[in-house]
Amino acid sequence: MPHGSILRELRQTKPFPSNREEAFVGILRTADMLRWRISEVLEPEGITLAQFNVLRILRGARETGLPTLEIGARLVEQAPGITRLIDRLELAGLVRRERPRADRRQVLCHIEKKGLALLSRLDTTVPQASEVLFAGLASAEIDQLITSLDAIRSVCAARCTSLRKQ
Amino acid sequence: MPHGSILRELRQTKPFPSNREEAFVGILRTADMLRWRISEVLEPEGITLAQFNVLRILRGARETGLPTLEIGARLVEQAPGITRLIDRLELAGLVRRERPRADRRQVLCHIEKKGLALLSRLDTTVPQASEVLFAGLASAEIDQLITSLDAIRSVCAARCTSLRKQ
DNA sequence: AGACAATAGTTGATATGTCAAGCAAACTCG
DNA sequence: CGAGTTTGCTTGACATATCAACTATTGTCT
Repeated sequence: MPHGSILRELRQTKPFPSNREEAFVGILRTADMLRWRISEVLEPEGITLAQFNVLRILRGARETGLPTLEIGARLVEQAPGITRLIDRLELAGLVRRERPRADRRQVLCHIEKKGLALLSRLDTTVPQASEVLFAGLASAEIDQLITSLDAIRSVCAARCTSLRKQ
Repeated sequence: MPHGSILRELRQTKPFPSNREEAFVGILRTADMLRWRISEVLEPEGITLAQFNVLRILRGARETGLPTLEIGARLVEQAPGITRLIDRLELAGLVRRERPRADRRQVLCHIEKKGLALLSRLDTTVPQASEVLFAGLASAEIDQLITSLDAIRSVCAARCTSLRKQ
């Protein structure tokens, strides 16, 4: 069966002018669905995907903590509104902020016990969800997928970096 | 070279627990970059990616026009705020709305000459951009990518449809 | 030391997305 | 026919994203 399921999904009849464009749309559409599915899992805990990612990043730096903008740089998806995102996490008691003496410009963020507890509740359900979603693909196929996406991002990054940092 | 570029990009050290999770993150991250790159191309025309997609959908139905919610259903990414999105397009003179006599509940949307002109200005630059971004991949690799993404979405859709329509 | 720039983050204005409730036209069925 | 339901869309309230200024601290250069 040739691919073409996107055409059906979008109820279009014209074929894509090139497979690059089809892949382009396919990536956006798949990401949207994945984001949607994972949000379903996160909803009971009352956090968004971006907040979840921030918490996981902070868990990875539990002892030292991380400055605000460093968190932003590590986020999967860009988040210029990182300050206010962390405002909400702090308000919810999941995160703590502190201004270190060494460099008083920066603000170190630490995950709180409450945040760790929340993450540990998700540690089984989130991987479970991605297991299910990728069930239709063989392991080698997933590896190939990862490699292809990496290649796209490396081209993209080469043309982006100069602009991203201004 | 084994994949692992995401780890570098996110400045993480721990490997992903499974390649499914790595693929998951890879898709979200790649989609974010693509969205960012394409927005750059659209910016000079003053429209967003969602608005661009709506215009293209309406161009595909030039003669008949389309009811508002039908446009929403065809969008690449979900857009519940379709009404206000079209409000802005109408305000910009790119789209026209009309309430047909046959079924006066629905609102038919048509693309205006100004909208068609805008799209035609993008008809070369947008495909060019995706050409560049996928330059690192062989055509067969792109086909494989499309197939894999289709497979993910088909699993996802099977579990989503029931919820999407409530 | 003092001027200037760079860094780290915050804030405000504005745009956009999201959710639930609401309204009116059309359908359904006793 | 007419009460109740469904469909198609809009609206309001609120959350979040985006962009451009702005503050405070530190680093750099003469």
